[in-house]
Amino acid sequence: MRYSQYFLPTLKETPADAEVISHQLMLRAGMIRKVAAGIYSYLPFGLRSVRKMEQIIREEMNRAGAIECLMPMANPAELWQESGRWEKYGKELLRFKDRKSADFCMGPTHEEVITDIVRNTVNSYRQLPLNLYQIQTKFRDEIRPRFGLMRGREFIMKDAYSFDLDDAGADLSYSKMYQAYRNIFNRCGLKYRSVEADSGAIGGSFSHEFMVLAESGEDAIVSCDSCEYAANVEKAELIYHELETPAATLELQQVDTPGQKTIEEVVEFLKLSPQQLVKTLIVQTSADEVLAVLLRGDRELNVIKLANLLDVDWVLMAEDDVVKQATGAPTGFAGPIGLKIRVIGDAEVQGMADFVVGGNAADVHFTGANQDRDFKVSQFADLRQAVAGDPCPRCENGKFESWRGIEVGHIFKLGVKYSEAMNATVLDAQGKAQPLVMGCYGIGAGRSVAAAIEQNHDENGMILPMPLAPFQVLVTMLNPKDDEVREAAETLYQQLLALNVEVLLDDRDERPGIKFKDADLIGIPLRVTVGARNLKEGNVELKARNSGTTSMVSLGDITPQLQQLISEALAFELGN
RNA sequence: CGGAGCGUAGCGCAGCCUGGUAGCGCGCUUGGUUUGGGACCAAGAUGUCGGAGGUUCGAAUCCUCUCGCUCCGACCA
Repeated sequence: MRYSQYFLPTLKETPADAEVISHQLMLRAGMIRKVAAGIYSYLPFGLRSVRKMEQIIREEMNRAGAIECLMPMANPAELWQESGRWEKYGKELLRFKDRKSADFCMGPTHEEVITDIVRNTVNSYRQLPLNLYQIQTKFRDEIRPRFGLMRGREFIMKDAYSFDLDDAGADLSYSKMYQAYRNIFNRCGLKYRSVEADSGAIGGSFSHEFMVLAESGEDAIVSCDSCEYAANVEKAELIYHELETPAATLELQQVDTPGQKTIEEVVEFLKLSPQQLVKTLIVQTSADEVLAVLLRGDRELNVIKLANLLDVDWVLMAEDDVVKQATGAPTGFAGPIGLKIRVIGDAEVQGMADFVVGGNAADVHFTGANQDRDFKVSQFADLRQAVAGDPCPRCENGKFESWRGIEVGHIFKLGVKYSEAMNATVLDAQGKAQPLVMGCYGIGAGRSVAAAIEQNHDENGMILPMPLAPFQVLVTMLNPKDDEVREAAETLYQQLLALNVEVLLDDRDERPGIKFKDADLIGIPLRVTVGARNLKEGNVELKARNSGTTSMVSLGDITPQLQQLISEALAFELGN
């Protein structure tokens, strides 16, 4: 491709509404342009990267035995009503009517459509296992789209669905996908972790997320420093010990704490540490219960653990008026003493004595509070968010390390949730109808590219890993008006094209500075500079974008050297 | 949906408080000089000041409504 003929509109300045680096660089490097909030056009340069991601996904999915298909974006309401998600999915589901006023939605995911296909075509266990996937544009009307391609409303995703006769088969399908995902992200050259995750609204029994490690990631994850355990903090288990409650040594004493609502304020006011406080959170559940949860002052509640414990769909922090009604005090002064509602404690609280709690009245706290003596807790459980330093639940000596991650892939074992709702069954060997056991597996293609940039950039621009780079080599023709320079660069360009090297020739009539700045910005892995100065010695300059190392290479050696570097950068080993 | 902020040329911004008919830098066009890290000189083009309504002799500026965008939170494969 000749730059002069290409469409690569770079920006010198960072657009004001881009916050994270990948969004800024993708705009500046002419990869994407915004059309509306969370909705982007892919310009040619960006599309090349996304297509590469898709191709890697496709190859590894195919290798794992999955079969590509393509489902429609427009989904009729009936399928969604049948699964129950027409109601459940809420406003995130973009709905519209056709000319006959029939209800439709834009597919945010395709369990319904694929299950409909399979139930109508697969009747026998002999046709299993089956894994169908597509790479397609999804639409989710996110409450708050942000960060460019990181959280868009419309985005390109690979979604795969596996169908098996039984649990064992489904587990095998799942593990094949797990391995395929490892292959995919290994091939992309990304630093990532696969972590145990909560299965959330999609449902199902277990799931893993694939997290690209980056400071800007929206998810917090923990991993053990000595074994393989890694999990989203939403999911991360903590070892649950029955702790012996120490004997009380202090009398319960009421203290005035005027205006001291937050833990920080109370700690400061009473000259204590947060570990000597027990905070009382008032929560509401989808089952319409209001209850109190006790946590050590410096801990965070994990609402997913609580929802799972209570077996409810969701748990929310109670509104101020609900808190007032439950405790008789404004928010900030809740405490367990004298509460009429159910009180549940985080496991850690069981091992505490002589602590500070809210007084259930404005501007009042209690010191020297003790469980059993002053109030009763109906149940203890693992309810808090894991943090760095917590002991690993799976091994003896491990401690958690914490990371930020960008969720680029998520795999779920769904079980029979959709097949039962939509009556998708096959006959087993005994001639008995069995609901299909399903799995579903997603990868965000655009988000993966954004995550790669998030992880690989410097102050001058992006540093794309070779497998995702739009072009492999940039040949910079320094002065197109110099016949020798032009001819040498043209010859090299033609040679590389003939060898199927993906090469961009910067033949623009621009000053060198502009060409170098653009080269750094767009981050093509290998840059060959053809200029009069080095050409006198029969040399060109080779610069690696990632390391910044430069070397002089003779015209005769440059092509094989480039080929060598490219094949090294694309080499991958299938995981074990 | 709660909180905050922003909409003025393709991009980045000033002007608004104190109303008087729109400006700066980059980019773009033309000519010339330059050419190994975002050149220089000269001459140009580009705006329904997000939209609607109101106040006023007069509105980018003041008021009301509305739309869009960004950030924080809640939410979320």
